[in-house]
Amino acid sequence: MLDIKILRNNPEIVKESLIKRNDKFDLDAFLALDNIWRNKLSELETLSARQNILAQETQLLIKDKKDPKSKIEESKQLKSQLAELEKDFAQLDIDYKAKLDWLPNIVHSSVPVGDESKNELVSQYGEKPDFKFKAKDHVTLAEELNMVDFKAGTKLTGTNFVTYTGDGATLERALINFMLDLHIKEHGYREVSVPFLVNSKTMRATGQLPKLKDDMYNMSDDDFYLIPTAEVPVTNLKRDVLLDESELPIYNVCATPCFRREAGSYGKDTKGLMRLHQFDKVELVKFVKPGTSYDELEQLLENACKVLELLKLPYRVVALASGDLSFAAAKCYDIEVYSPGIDKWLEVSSCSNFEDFQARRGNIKYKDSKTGKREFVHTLNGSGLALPRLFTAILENYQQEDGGVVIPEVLRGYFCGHERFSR
RNA sequence: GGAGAGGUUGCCGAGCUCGGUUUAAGGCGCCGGUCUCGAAAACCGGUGUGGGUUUAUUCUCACCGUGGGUUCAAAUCCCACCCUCUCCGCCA
Repeated sequence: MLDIKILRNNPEIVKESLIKRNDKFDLDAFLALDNIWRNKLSELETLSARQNILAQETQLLIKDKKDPKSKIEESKQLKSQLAELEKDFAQLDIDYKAKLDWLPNIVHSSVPVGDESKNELVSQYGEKPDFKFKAKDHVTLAEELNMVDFKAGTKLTGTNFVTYTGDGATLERALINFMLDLHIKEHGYREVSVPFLVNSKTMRATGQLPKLKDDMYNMSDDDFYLIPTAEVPVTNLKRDVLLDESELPIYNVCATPCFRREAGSYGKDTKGLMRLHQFDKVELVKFVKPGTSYDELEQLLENACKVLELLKLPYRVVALASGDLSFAAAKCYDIEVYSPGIDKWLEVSSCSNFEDFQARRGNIKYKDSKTGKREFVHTLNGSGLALPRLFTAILENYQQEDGGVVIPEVLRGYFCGHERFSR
């Protein structure tokens, strides 16, 4: 949610941002609606004020043992008038708020303008492996090493669900623990463990609703949704909370499964582990003071990159162009790990600054000691990292000519010191 | 799932029986002041949130878990729902 005052006073800023995003939100129509909304509101409030006065006057007349009949008559008339007006306004208000819900965040000035093709390479780390043999893809490797049972997932649930088996299951768990430990011990994050089902109010605060409704699994009987990312429950931990300034910044880390319907993406990069309906992810979430959020974003990005550096995997960082930004983000970096078997850069993290967009929706504030006022915090999050593609990159980067896979050094502690996955 | 108790403006907490000087008491916290070398304590004063309006002062509306209802008037009465706690049942 944007500050409505920005829309009213500086609509050109919002318009420019919408153009950058290639978003078709009709701002002029909304501002016209806003005008109507405000007029109706003051009309309603004028009558309410009169009604309040009449009630007071009635009370005084009764107290003085005088006849309040004429006041009561006027009030009764006003009441029916008010009821009608209230009904109209309630409908208008619903439309108004619903429209506002569809307005995306303002693009930060540092974001490259354009569609996906304008994404900018920010940095690159490591070298692509130089194999003296033909590299296999992760599907082949995982099946040969009995680390993933692709068919079992399909049998149990449906397409694009997988089952990790043996060393595969252990590798998943090892990666989760490795990343959690890193962020907790080295980067100062506090771990939280949250529900995987959340209600619609929670989904709305972080911006998944209304826009991404069709991308989520919904338990219609209970107004519950399966979380598409830990960002949702973790950010909402502070929903409707007035934070103490001394608590900030708050850094949270959380490992959860993520559930995504991926509606409409069938056939697109769906081979193997590339696009699953359920996958695990370690998520970093920050609540910070407004002035610091862009420095915090850079740090968050570094924290996520550290995982790949310790795993000795080649990666690059891309600054997303305005047209590629998600609904709630003002700025976002993607981290892409290189995977030689399929010869692709795989997105394993998106690190975003939402500024006060989510904080407004979720009413997350702190009392600022300088201004003495309640201010919205800024929220940020980034994957640190998503599992399946990381799993993929490990198999494909660490594969050997004999079909085995060397276990990255930093993970060997989770495998009793073993150095390889082999057949 | 059943029974009982409860949800009040940052926090605690009164008010609900009997609807109307409650624009929600009081305390804590916070801000300012007196005192002090400084601080603490004490004392004095101020201090809810959100919306609309206004250059500003102002004025005004809404908010006592949520949504309805009764009434000239609802924190207070009625209905439904949500949540919390205690006990019982069931259960990993």
